[in-house]
Amino acid sequence: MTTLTITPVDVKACAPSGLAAPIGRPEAEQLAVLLKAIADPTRIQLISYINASNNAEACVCNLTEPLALTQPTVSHHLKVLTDAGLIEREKRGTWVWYNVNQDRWQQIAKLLEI
Amino acid sequence: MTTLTITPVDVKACAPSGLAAPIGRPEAEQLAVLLKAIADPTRIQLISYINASNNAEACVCNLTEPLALTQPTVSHHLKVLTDAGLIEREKRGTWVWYNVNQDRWQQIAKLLEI
DNA sequence: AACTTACATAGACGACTGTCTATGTTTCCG
DNA sequence: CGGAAACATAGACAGTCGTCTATGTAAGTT
Repeated sequence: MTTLTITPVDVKACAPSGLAAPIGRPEAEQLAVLLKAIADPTRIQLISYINASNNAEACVCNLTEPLALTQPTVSHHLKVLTDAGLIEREKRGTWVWYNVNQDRWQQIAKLLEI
Repeated sequence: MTTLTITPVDVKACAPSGLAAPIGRPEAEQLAVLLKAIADPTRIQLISYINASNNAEACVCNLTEPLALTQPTVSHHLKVLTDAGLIEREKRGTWVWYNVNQDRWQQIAKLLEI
């Protein structure tokens, strides 16, 4: 296995003028990777649940039950979000806590303003 | 064929408190439909090219060449964006002109701010 | 009316994605 | 040390998606 991971996309670099100026293919692909990570109902719910938790952080075991999904499925989605830099992972003992990377969301929101 | 089309998703209705409060499954699915429409490199480029055109509008024949895609493929993507309410279609003679629905993008950008 | 141009629709096909079960890894505790 | 708890990884499978070719439709032109 090759652990190809992954300098998360630099949001600003891939569309310095937002969506108002022509965007090249590589930049568009990077942006799409980021937006694809958000564009899933389960992951949208995950984000909202993490944000709504105490201290705006949650561990996997707190997320499986409200979403009615298996633990591996939740772990998979959290990995997608982590690889995209949209959430952050912190291991404390046996638990792993996830919290939302607010800056990243601000950058993306800014970009979509056109 | 059933022309099931499509009251575009009401952005504000599906996440009135943004991503800071728990989002239910149906709302998350509606949001995902919207974001999936954006989360494709070709469609991101299309949006940027339309915005960068004269009067911020473009017809299909102006978009196939810079994207190096066939006309049906471009038409397909424009349909996806139109169904999501992200661009608007106006037929003038033989040409069809597309322009970006700025309000929609503002709403979505606002929503992602968390 | 016939032809051309601009666009849409239909159908096919390979690639990707979301979910599951099964299993591995790490950490804590008795 | 041995067991349990929390999480990750691997592999499988059905469904979705992006692209193409082929064809249909509508509007303008001669």
